[in-house]
Amino acid sequence: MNDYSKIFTDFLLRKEMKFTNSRKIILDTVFSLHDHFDIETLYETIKTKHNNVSRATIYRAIPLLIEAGLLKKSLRSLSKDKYEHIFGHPSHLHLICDKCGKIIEEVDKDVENLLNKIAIKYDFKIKEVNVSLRGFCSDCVKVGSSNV
Amino acid sequence: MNDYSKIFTDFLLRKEMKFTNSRKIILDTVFSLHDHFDIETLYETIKTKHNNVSRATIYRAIPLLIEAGLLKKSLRSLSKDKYEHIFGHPSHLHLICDKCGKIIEEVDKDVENLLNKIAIKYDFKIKEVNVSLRGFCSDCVKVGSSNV
DNA sequence: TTTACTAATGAGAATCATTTGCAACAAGAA
DNA sequence: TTCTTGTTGCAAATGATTCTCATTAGTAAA
Repeated sequence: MNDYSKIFTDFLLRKEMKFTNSRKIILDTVFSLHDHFDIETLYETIKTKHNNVSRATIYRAIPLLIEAGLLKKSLRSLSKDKYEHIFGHPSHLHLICDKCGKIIEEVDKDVENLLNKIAIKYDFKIKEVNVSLRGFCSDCVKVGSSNV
Repeated sequence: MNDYSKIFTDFLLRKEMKFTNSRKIILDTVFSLHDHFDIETLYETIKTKHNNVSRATIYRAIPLLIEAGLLKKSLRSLSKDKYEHIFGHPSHLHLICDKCGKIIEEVDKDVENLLNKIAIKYDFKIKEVNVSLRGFCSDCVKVGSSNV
């Protein structure tokens, strides 16, 4: 059993929940997707592999994966929440191009440290950090961004 | 005419759009709300003052206010976008309590500078910055956050 | 000021992601 | 096997946001 399966089964055990086949399929598929994905993509990917898991079950599994520390709601684009799995991924911030949709990831320990300090100042327990810069990427800014 | 009305009328003029009564009411109400607000709150606030502006008109005005640089979509909580007007407000980050919904604001120039540097590194033109820490505030962390 | 043109509005229907209710199901305990 | 309880799939419900379209209201010209 791989690392993330172990984390998830332990988590479920603690919650007295079952590591069902549907949950296994969802977990494996989540970790097979290496980009930010939305629920519909996850659903379609599962369906393509001849598995059958309903959307409802997926929607119900997502909060579990998040609570288990395996998944993160990373950003929202085009009215959809996008997720990404966490697997030794360092936390990172996103530069999101509003024109072409490109997403650039950047790891910056300094930002991270500063944010942690702020949390400590307020006695705030961080569960999730989201940093995103929206605007135009180098390609799109050339084209002209005056009246989007 | 106050500052924000001037900015908005200039903006509308440039776009060859009209400074109608509905838009005036929306603008004034947006600037009367000094917290983060969602569309429903804005709608109810307008209705309470015996004005009548439909939800559709509000939804149509919001992107204009944003484009005019007067309003910012600042965060998303409980599946609703929350907005805040910009009126000499320095940019700031949010600490959002997932338990009680409290929102703490913090201004931090160091974070801001670091993010600007990252944008420069990628030749990225920032239109909007969003930094939010989600978790539990000092009050809620005491109560126990193990199984939310 | 009246006319005429067009953008803007209001009301409700439509959309679309997400959630929920419920009957059928499955896995483990007794 | 039978009982218990959590899980699932389906379809209906929800809720924020967008769209349609008939009507209204600014505004420029007459």
